[in-house]
Amino acid sequence: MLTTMSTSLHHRAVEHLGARIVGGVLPAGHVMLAEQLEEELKVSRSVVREAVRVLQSLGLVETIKRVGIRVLPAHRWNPFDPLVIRWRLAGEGRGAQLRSLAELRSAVEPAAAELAAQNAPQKLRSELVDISLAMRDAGHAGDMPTFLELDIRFHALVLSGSGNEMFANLIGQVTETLTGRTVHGLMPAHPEEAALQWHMDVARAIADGDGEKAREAASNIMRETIADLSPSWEDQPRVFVPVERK
Amino acid sequence: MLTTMSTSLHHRAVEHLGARIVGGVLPAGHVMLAEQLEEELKVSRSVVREAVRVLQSLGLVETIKRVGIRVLPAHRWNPFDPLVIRWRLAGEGRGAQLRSLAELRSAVEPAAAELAAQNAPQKLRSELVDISLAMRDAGHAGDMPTFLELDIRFHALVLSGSGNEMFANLIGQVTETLTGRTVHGLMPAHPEEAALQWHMDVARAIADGDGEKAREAASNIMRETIADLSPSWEDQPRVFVPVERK
DNA sequence: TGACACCGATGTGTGCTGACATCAAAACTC
DNA sequence: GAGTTTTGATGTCAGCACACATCGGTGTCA
Repeated sequence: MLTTMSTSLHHRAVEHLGARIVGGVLPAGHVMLAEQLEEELKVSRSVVREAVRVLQSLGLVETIKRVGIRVLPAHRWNPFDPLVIRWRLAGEGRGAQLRSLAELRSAVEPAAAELAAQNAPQKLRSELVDISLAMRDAGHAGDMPTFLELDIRFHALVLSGSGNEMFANLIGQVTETLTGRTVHGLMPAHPEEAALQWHMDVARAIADGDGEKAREAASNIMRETIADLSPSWEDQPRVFVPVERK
Repeated sequence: MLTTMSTSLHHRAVEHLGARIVGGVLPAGHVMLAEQLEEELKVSRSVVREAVRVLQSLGLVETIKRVGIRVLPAHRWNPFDPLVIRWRLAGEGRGAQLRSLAELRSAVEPAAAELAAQNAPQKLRSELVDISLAMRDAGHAGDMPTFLELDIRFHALVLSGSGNEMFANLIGQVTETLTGRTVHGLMPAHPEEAALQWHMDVARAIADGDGEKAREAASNIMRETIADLSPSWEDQPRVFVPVERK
């Protein structure tokens, strides 16, 4: 009936609903009917049902017989799912999401650096040293695009080198944070000299297998990162997830 | 046509396929056809398609026109999804999964304790102190079931009290780790006196708003936990996720 | 007369099916 | 070998039957 389109109907439906739920347009408790969604999205039941099933697996909605499709409260969402994170970053939850990610990075990256010093393959260690030196040069030259690119790869290598697949999976989120910092002008024109040194320290320590030192240097980087980013989530209220008693 | 059943067909299909993929029965690159899955699971196209869509959102499979449904390599799976974690814990990836979770906990819990000391609501702080005392009593009495229950609630409260929803979301995984430790006999008959003291230290420090001290004490707990659990993942090879160049 | 239990109507999610559209791999033609 | 056609898989649609939670009416008993 319709002509060709770039993204599939399924993808569009998931995107449409997910963004509106996470974005706060559809509040928790809001009930939708499958039939109503068909009309709204101009798609058939299969598409709606498959999309709802995906959103259900993300914890965004639940389906109840005789009631409909109900939007779940935010604390039921899977905060580690890339889709949920993307929707939150695009909507009003942006500040809180950035803070969560920054705090997670602060916890994980030092641990990852320590593990990388113990476990990373040799090739990765030497590349890390090279990149830290290139970051210093790009930083001194004020070449921020190159610096950003190197920075992203640096942190990705540390996470990957930990040999922990959960840490490695955070690469995407870290990339988001790093690009966001530059895009939103929370980055100084020239990187701090200390930050450049800390990156070199991390690389050196990992190359030398000195886990303790790698963790320390990574902690320094994260402290500085938090300091740079914190203005973007000022006054964001914290949410305390209830602990359900069993 | 069919009679009633306890779990939905959709749920069964997701479970069946997910467990077999994560469990390694269906290796990466293996291609299935939707029609073939209908026969295998004795369900209709709708059920198969909705299940495949969910698995797709977990990164377990991809669908390619003219080819079929292809199993993706493990590094594409979402390692934070509760379903994936459960399947890994049930299958041959159990050791590696436990190590990943333990390392993640080691990184996150000290950070969560520090944040809780800064942000947690008063009520949560005092409950934490109460629980740490009850843990000491149960520990001295050798009442391990009660101790486990209190231990779980203790760590859940710390994660929740951090006010970081990503940390709070790890409650389920931590619970899994704690119960696993007792069930698999990796727990001493009486908890170590030092461990009991550390739990009280964490609670006290959070109650006093001393983030530094809370982090330190939580680190001690995690060091001990790792020492207790590490036998269960000895000789598990580490996997280094490739960092794709953009 | 009023309170309560029962029970059937109703509507909505669940599941099944046949048909057609779409698109990319593979086979074919020149 | 390049371009075209065929083919076979997923994508999408629409209609139907069924299970079942909810609601409201009806009957019974106090």
